[in-house]
Amino acid sequence: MEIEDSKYCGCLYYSANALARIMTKMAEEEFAVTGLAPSYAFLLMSVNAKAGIQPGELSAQMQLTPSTVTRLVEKMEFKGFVERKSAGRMTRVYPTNKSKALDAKIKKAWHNLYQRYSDILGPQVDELTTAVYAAVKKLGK
Amino acid sequence: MEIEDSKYCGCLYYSANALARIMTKMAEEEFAVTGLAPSYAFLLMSVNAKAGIQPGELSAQMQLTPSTVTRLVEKMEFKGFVERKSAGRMTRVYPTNKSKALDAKIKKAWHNLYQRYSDILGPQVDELTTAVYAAVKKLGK
DNA sequence: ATAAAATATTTGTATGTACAAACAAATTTG
DNA sequence: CAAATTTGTTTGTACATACAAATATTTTAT
Repeated sequence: MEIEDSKYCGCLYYSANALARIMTKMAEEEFAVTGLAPSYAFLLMSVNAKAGIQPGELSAQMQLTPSTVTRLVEKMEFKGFVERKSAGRMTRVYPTNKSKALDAKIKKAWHNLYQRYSDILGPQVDELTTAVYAAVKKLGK
Repeated sequence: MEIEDSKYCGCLYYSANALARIMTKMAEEEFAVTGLAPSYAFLLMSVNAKAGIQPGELSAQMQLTPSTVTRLVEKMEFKGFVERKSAGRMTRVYPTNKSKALDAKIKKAWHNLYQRYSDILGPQVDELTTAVYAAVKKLGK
């Protein structure tokens, strides 16, 4: 995939998706040492940080739809990283030892990811990240 | 999907993907009048602008992998928007009248999309888009 | 107290994208 | 010129994510 100036680079839909694809690929590479795809690693970080967290809060934290969270949790449960306990209409998600044991490695990989793209993007990286997230907040109403 | 401050908002992987999802949804809504999903609309714009364009160039313009382009073109051919002519190892993609007839409407929708997110994001929108695309270029080596 | 509305989650289904491998044609090299 | 490499495209397969609808529970209003 060669990077040359695209006729669509002035379109935020286009540019945002291009950036997301690149970042996803990079994240997949960095998280490979954990044996997990990035989304699953983020999910575990959230569950490890708050045992008994509910899908709805995971959905808000990860900004993914509830159905997507259900799918992610299902898979992690199947693989033995989390357990679900339902009570009434609520579900709570708990980490297993397997998940807790992986926590440090995940955070390390996350840090490495940051290092990697920061090295390439230079000091403006934080400004960029902030600007992108500010846009997310403005648009997401 | 409520937007509140996420614990992951300082991560570019996370923020870029969140923005991409929002923009994709918005684009889908704006391009709905054309009956096409955004990627297909962009593809047609490229084919309309350059009849006989090759998949490789589409791949570069849209910054999608060749295999993805093949899939998009296949579908547009099936729906009667483009025709493929192969010669040697090369393929050329031509617009049908159906595609040309849609061109203005697509461009209008594209413009509406820009209007919509610009209204929300304010004047910094162009700076943001430029910054995002600059990152794409730096990272995509 | 019952009916209606809101909330939390899951299921069925669809889609965009990618990777790895396959294939075919063109180019380079010995 | 034959063999090896490179180039352009397509296939097989997999996956993350989403929407709409279904389900189940809790809250509100009559």
